Amino acid sequence: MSVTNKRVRTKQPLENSCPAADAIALVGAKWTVLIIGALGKEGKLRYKELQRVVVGISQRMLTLTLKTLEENGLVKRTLTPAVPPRTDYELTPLGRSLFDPLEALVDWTLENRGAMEEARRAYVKVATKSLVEEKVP
Amino acid sequence: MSVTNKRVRTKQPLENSCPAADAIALVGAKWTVLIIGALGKEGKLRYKELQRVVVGISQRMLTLTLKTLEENGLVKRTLTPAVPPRTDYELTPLGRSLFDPLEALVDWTLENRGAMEEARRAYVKVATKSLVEEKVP
DNA sequence: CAGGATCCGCACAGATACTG
DNA sequence: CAGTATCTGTGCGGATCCTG
Repeated sequence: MSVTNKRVRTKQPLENSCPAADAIALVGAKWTVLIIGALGKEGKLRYKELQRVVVGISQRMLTLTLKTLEENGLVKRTLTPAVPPRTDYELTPLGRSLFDPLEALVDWTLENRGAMEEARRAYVKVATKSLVEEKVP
Repeated sequence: MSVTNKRVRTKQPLENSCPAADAIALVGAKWTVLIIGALGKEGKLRYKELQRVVVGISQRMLTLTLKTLEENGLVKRTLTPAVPPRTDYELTPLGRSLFDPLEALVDWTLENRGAMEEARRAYVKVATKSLVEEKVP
C-alpha cells in the first residue's frame, strides 16, 4: 500500500450502534488527542518538532495519525521542497473547532485524575479485603 | 482471574508522554463514551437495558467496560438480590461531571461528521487523480 | 529531514458455551 | 437475569531498516 501501513481506525463494523461511533473512535484516539492538542497550542509545527512535543510517539504512528487527520480535513500539510525537506503541519478551521471540546475533555481528566486513582485504590481494597483478612490476620 | 478476562486499557507504558494519556484512553474509548452517554441520558439502567440501548455491544465488553468504569469511580453498581437477580447501573457524581465534556465532543462529531466525510472524499479524489486521468480518458 | 516498508507481539474485542 | 470462562482473529502499535 502507499502509506506506511494500513490506516488508523479503518474498521467500522458497528455503524448501526451510534452513527458517530467511528468518528468518536478517531477523535478520541490517544495520538489524535495529543497531536491536535500540540498543534492547537503551538500552532504550526514541523514533523520533527511534533515528534518532540508528542513525547513517546513513534515515527510510524506520527505519520499514520497525521495522514488520517489530513484525510479527514482536520490537519493541513504544507510541504516546502528544499535541500533539507521541510513539512509543516497545522490545524484547519475544522481541526481548530475540535480543539475546544477536546481540551475540555483533557481538562476534565487532569482535574479528576486524582479522584479516579483514589477510587481505584479504594476498589482494590474492598476487592481484596475478603482474601486479605484471612491471609493476614 | 476474577473478571471475564483482562482489564480494558491495562497497559500504560507511556506515562512520560502526557500524564493524562491513559485517562484519555479510558475516557475516549468507544464503549465508555456510549455507556456514559446512555447512563447520562437515561439515568439508572439495568444490565439488560444497557445492552439494548448500547446497540452492538457484546456481553463481554459491556461487563468489562462497566467493571472498569466502576473501578474508576465513574459508575455505581447496585446489586439487588432477588429471584431474578437485578443489577442497576448509574453515574456517580464524578461520572456525571464527565458527561458534559463528553457530550460536547459527541455533539462536535455529529455536527462535523459530514465535513469530515466530504474532506475524505475530496482527499481520495486528488490522491487517485493521477491514476484515474490516464485509465479513464 | 521527512517519511516509506516490513516484521511481529500483544491487547482488544467478538462469538460461544456455561453458571448462580 | 446477570454475569463468567475460554478460544480465537484482527489490527493497533512498536522497533528496525531503508529511501528521496
